[in-house]
Amino acid sequence: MTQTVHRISVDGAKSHRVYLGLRDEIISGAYPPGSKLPGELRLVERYGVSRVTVRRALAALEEAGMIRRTPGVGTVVLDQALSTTRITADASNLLPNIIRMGKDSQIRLLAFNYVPVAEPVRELLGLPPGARVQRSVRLRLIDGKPFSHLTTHVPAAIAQSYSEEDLESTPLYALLERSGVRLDSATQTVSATLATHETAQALEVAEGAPLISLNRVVYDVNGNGIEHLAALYRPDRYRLQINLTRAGDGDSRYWEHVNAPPADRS
Amino acid sequence: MTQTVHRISVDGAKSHRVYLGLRDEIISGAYPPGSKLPGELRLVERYGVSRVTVRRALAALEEAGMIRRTPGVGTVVLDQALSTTRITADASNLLPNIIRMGKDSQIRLLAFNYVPVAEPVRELLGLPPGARVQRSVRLRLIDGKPFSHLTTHVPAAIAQSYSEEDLESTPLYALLERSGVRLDSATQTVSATLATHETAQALEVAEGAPLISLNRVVYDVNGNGIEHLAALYRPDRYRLQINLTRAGDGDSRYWEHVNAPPADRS
DNA sequence: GCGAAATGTATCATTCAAGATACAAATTGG
DNA sequence: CCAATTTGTATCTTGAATGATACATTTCGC
Repeated sequence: MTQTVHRISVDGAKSHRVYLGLRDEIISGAYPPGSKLPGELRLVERYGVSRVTVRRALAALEEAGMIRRTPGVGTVVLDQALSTTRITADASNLLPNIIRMGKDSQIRLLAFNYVPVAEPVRELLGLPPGARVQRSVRLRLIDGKPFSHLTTHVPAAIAQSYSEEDLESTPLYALLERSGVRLDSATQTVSATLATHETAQALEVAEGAPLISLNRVVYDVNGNGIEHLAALYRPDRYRLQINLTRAGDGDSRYWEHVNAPPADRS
Repeated sequence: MTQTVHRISVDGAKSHRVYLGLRDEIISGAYPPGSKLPGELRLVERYGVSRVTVRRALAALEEAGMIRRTPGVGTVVLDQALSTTRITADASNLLPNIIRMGKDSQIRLLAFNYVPVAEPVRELLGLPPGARVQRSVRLRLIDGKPFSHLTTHVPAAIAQSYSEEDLESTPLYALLERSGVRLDSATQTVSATLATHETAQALEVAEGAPLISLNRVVYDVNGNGIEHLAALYRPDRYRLQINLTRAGDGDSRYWEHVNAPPADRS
């Protein structure tokens, strides 16, 4: 038999979903460290899959160092299960904080080039058809572990002010403001997608794993589009936090954003 | 070292991902209505799958009424591709607005019962071990189409103030404030997961489809936990929007939330 | 009208996750 | 020690998804 190994990827499968499901539950605290997971037969019922499949999922969790399985006893959640650093960022101060907080924050520039602008980005940035933009794809790592995949588009004229090297060391917003751009407002949209072949590889997850998808458009004081960002985050290493207060009175009560959140726990 | 290699069996796997990928691109505007998608052979390259698989994805898109395929011509994005209502909600005024905006908003109560509180919820709400909570699972539909799946936990004592019927017709926060609870603050966390068997069925998506996951804990003025919400949203029918302004001056510049966003489009 | 390019159709082989089943081995509690 | 419960191991079957290949059909531009 030929060692067929060129494309070994943990494809999403039922077992993979059971794996992700259990991992989610452990991470989110449903099964705190030290507690026992339900028996394999219980899991068979709960997930509606065969025992073989459940065992595959458990094997993956074991290999990931999150559980210990003992014959005759059961499956126990280990302490280190939660040890994986998970960044909790407030929706407002995304990028700057991360850099500061990261013990070992690192940026890897995957692509840097000038291309004609694609339609949706063009419209959002308010550029004329055929305009050129500077496109960059960056990967953010902490302690060598990738957690975000950023694709940015900046109008060519503005992108002139910084070089490829600048981008590898300095936050984009700092670069922009340094060169006189006066940022004013931004709109973000948060959603969810699946990892494609490429993004999966970059972020070191399985193809088809869930990712947080964040799109942002930044405008300057004149209303010109300055940056279009399409970010993908690993949900197990990143979470977006939003703090709210109840405001208003009488009939019109609503939730108001809290801008300076207390530092996060966990 | 055994590299776990999994495969898929539900719903088409690779083809389903190609389908979701293309649909995402269409919805997000990469291929505006009227434009042509890349040829099947191009897609084969881009996604690294066989033509059979690409065609399966295209067939699904066609059945969904998003594209028209013509022999000899190619594949065109139809106008109605974007017609599916997609709700854009600001992070602050989530629930109230949706109800108001929905032409045909509907709530389906899937479960309503009292259970002993589970660990992670217990801790977040600050309840003593063994406390009982009222658990409800609701499905939100607009025009008969499900778009969110809400699981809430409310301390039993507080939940006394409203009935099962109340919950089917009135927003939870209105019920709570009506009965004298003084809501004060909330913390939300946004992430991404995959649809499980149950949630997939309720939201009418394929098992393993990506979902936006939002967790919220609401506290009253005394700091007591009032509600724990675990919400799942279909990313194709829902998006979370956050508006920011650049504030501060000199060295300390940061993004600040805008609280009253202009009404949404699309 | 011809050829390039696109989608449509058909068939076959391969791979491997998933399920079913049976039994072994380890632990715990009474 | 025994019975119940739990995880570990092994084997076989099967079905779905994927990929490879070949050829047909339609459209469009030259």
